[in-house]
Amino acid sequence: MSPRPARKALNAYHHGDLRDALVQAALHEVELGGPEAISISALAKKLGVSQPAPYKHFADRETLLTAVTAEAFRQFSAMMRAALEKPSKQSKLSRFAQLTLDFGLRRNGIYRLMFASRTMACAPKGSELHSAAMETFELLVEALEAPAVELLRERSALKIWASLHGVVMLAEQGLLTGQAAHVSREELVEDIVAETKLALSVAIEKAGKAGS
Amino acid sequence: MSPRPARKALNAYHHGDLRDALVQAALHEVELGGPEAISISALAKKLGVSQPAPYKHFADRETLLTAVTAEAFRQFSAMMRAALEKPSKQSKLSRFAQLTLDFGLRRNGIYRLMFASRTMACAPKGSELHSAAMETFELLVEALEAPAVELLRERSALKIWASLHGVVMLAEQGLLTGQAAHVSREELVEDIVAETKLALSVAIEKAGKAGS
DNA sequence: ACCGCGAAGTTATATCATATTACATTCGCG
DNA sequence: CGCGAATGTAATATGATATAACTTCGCGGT
Repeated sequence: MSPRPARKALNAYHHGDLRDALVQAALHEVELGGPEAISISALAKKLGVSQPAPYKHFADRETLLTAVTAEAFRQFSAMMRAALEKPSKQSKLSRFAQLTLDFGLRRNGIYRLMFASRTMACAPKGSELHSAAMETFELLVEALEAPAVELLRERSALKIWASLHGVVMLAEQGLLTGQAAHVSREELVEDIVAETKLALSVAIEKAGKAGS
Repeated sequence: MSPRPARKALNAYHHGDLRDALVQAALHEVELGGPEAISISALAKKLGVSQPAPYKHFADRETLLTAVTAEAFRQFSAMMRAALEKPSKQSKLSRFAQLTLDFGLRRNGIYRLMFASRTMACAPKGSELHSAAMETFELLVEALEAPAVELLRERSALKIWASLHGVVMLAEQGLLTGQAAHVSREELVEDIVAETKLALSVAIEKAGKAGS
């Protein structure tokens, strides 16, 4: 998967690449049980090292969580970038939206770690984590494929970004399967995408008139 | 606040209304530190009872969390209902949106418990929790104040509901304060509201033409 | 009036996770 | 080669969840 710059296992005593192994194993745990499922000691046991070994690489649980979250953003970005590169009949924006929904439901534990945990709320502006998150957002702005002025693009991106998060969260909570179950999730997303595109083009036209 | 059927404190030995006191105290904790801040033993100490006492009322931590979440939904609904009742220059939908944003940011710990925790994801359909959540959603559908057919109203409600969640989450994570800081959160919300109203009226008109 | 059952609390204890301290091993560099 | 830094281990303190066995007290039936 991810190309680890790992020095290989050196011997029985030293693991060789415990830090990265911890992040990957944690990511695997989070996928099923969400952020609260991560246990330092459980990870240590699974990797065959002593319980306090992880503390040589991460000061505490929070620090590990932060690193795992950053890695999750990088994996998400890589997945999305690869998907958007190859040609398709659908628009990039549409694919971005559907893939986000898919990711949010299939790998909901990771999604919650990325977008609904305290970890993110505490990330300082210049941090590795914050940067990774911003880069993901940039992908969306690109996916808009509109020649709009910067502010308009970002505003549109924010709106669709927000809507997608909401749909994922509500779907996960079974609040989308109420009386409105007739509307499939995919349909709802396409609806949002179409509305966004329309609103953006209208805004661009208006801005053009005002400018000329 | 909520009309407790509480028997009053009986004596030094029996607390008298420990169950409700636990929920309220937990709600207070959650407000600051989010769901993970709830500690059974800390609550017990704060309320002056022994550490295992809470287990007489809640089987485990999860069960307590579920009850707290349900109470949070009830309080949210009550607050919103009261706010929507009194007359205002702004539309109900607009007030609903702004109040939701306000609640989501001011009382973010509780908001996360309600909309971004595993607790909700595990709520069975007929449960007290699920019902409380659905009732809140109904408030939004009412706030739309549109004579649309059921399906259209719900679809619009879902979209705005989703958007609001997204804005709250992104704002909390500092992902809204990027380059697009020019756009205030309130402005963004008004934008979403306006777009929703427009889209709904267009859809209604279209449906009307098709129907006649 | 009383008695006994069940609800609600208590103490004691098992288990497990986080985190720290002091010590051991190995890598890698001069 | 040998020493220091990095990395791992063992031992331990702290604190939380949860269970078991016992205690206290309100209350309802006779």
